[in-house]
Amino acid sequence: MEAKTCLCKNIDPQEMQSMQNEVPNADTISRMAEFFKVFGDGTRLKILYYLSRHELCVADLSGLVGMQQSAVSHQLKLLRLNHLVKLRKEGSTVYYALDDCHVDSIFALALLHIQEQK
Amino acid sequence: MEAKTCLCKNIDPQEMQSMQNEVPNADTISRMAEFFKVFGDGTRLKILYYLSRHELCVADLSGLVGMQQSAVSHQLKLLRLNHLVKLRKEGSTVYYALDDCHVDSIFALALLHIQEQK
DNA sequence: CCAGTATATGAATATGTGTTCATATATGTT
DNA sequence: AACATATATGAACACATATTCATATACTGG
Repeated sequence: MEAKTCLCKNIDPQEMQSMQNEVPNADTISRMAEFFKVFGDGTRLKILYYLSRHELCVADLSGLVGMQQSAVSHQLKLLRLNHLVKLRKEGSTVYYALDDCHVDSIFALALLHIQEQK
Repeated sequence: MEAKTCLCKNIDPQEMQSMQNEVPNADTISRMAEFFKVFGDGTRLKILYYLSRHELCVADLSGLVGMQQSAVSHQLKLLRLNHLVKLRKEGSTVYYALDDCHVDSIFALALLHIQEQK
């Protein structure tokens, strides 16, 4: 992962081609960006944190994150569309739970980064 | 804002309290969200990918990601403010390189997630 | 000095996003 | 049946953000 010297403007066309060949394709890049965007919001981070501790219904999540039920519902839908949470209905109550086992490691990496600054 | 009606039917109140005590504080949550936001854009992802391969000047990055020099400059500033890239000046040329050793593992986690979805 | 090159920056704009409000749907209770 | 509860949803708004354009700054070579 050691960076070579920049060949600025005189870059070897083969090297340029090699990098461009190996860059993730547009669809992959787009899906990766979407994935990270999901984590780029405090409300969703809190929801994911609480769900990493416990399966929870919408009302309780609303109370825990301090946001209106509607806001939480909207965010839960987004999380569900991105395959990060799943739901289970029990009567009129809907319980949400994590649907991705990597959430903890992703949180850990982010914490590592922000702790290394300053 | 308290949950009015659903008083944690399945969760004992101690666990509820424990979760609220252990949730990352507002500043940490905010910084984590900022961190993920940086990765939530295709142009920045491509820049980070190329920099993980080579130290590169702005002009070459601009060519590689297919974006105007100005756009790349703006994004590089954002990446620098978030301690993800560092710069080295040589005459009028500015070379950028990664400044965070976790970028590869973060990319790997994201790829893992999107590959697990069908 | 001047002209050319490399990068940075501010303003403008267009697009995206998070929240709230009001309301709809679905289930439960009497 | 009516009414309450739990959640979902659409519209509207305010705010953030990515890009482009025009221009500024900084360095290089003649």
